[in-house]
Amino acid sequence: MEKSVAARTFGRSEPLVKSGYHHGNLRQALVEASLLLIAEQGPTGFTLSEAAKAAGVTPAAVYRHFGGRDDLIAEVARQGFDIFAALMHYAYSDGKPTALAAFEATGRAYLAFARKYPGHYMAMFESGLNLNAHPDVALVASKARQVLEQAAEGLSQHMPPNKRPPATMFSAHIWAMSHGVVELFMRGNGAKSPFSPEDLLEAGIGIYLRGLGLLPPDR
Amino acid sequence: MEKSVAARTFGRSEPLVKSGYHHGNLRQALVEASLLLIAEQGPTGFTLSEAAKAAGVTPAAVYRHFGGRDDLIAEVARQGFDIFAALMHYAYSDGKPTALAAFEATGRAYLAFARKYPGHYMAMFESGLNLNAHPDVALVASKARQVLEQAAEGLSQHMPPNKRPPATMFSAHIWAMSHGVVELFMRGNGAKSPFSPEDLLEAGIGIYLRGLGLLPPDR
DNA sequence: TGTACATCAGTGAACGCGCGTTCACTGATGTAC
DNA sequence: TGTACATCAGTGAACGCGCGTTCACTGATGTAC
Repeated sequence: MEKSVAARTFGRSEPLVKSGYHHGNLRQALVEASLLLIAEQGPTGFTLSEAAKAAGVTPAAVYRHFGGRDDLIAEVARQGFDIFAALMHYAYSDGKPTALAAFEATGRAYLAFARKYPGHYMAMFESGLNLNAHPDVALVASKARQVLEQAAEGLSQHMPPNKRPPATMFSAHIWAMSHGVVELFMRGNGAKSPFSPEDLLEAGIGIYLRGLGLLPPDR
Repeated sequence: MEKSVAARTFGRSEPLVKSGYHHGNLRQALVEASLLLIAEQGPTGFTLSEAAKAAGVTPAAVYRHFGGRDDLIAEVARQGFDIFAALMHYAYSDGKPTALAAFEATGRAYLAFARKYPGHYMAMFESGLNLNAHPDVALVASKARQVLEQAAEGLSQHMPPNKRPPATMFSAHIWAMSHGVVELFMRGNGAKSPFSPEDLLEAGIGIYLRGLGLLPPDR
């Protein structure tokens, strides 16, 4: 049941294609092959067979590690939410001159994540994955969401209590704007903008925070 | 080449399924069948064959009217952008007590469109349609975008010229937030929010506009 | 240390399926005479 | 008004394809003795 350390180490260093009859780390290799395929062709174009082929393995072998195609995508998304949550957490707690700066860093981190982990991002948000059918993914996803809401909560302390909107609400606003910027202006569809997604989002968040009274009305 | 008025009228009143050997209005019937299928199963699940079947016709008949599956989706999207632009235009010019109110109405209209025309919306924004491959769709899409930018331009007049952000920019902000709200909080994925998408977006736009100095800092 | 054995991650062949697309055709419709 | 004909929107059979999934199997690996 327990693999030897050597076996695991060997598996780690053999990222995508197997060497002998046994692969050593096929499960993760399949996840990584899927990532590349999804990033290239979108979650629609992704197929179990291609992922298996890219990992140097027969399609049937996939079923030793996953329940099927859906399960494989779900695992990609799960790992994505995990990375996402960690990245957000890091961006928030590390950019800590002020709660405000930390919050802005969180917004930038969102875009950075979408750029750096396109396969994960697509599996998470564009694959039509039903979170209810994959409770383990839903769990990690809500953990990620909590990081965002915690950041919003921290920021909320700096507002006069009587006109504080709920933290969940403006966390949702920032999330929505970030996601919208990614979908509309960072994808390869024809919709062009004269601004980079990063500049666009930063300006947008700035204006929004000013609206909350957290930034001075003039610069 | 020119159909009789009677034939066209008959075709109009016979929306989805043909009566005789000739359909009369198969082209539009296919578009409408596709709309239902896309709304139900997402753009991924949509197939040319099912659309043909729903219209009461052999798959091969589709090729009398469209170049293929892609062309059919593109036409759905094109009609969507057309409706979208009209709706936005109407919302803007009709909600005209003030430029501000008109702009807010535009935001609400965005959500209303996504709710009322889910098949169109999905074909437009979630089908992975490449606008560059369909110049006619790109044209209507940019027309729709211009409506949004025109609304932003009108609003821009009410700001002191020295600290006016470009209209294209805050049009993009509102569009992004609207789109993000639709994708994250109006779809059947597990992500729940304690607020309705409509309330969420209205509050978000309000805060944003306050940040622009277009609303008083306090309510 | 060497041998027998259990484990189980892989193979490879096969399946049924529905897809998009093509092709020669057919039959309803409108028009010319 | 009636008939011959051109048009062209539909049929239906067929295709090749790649998909996800299953199954009995095989062979590499680690372990017990």
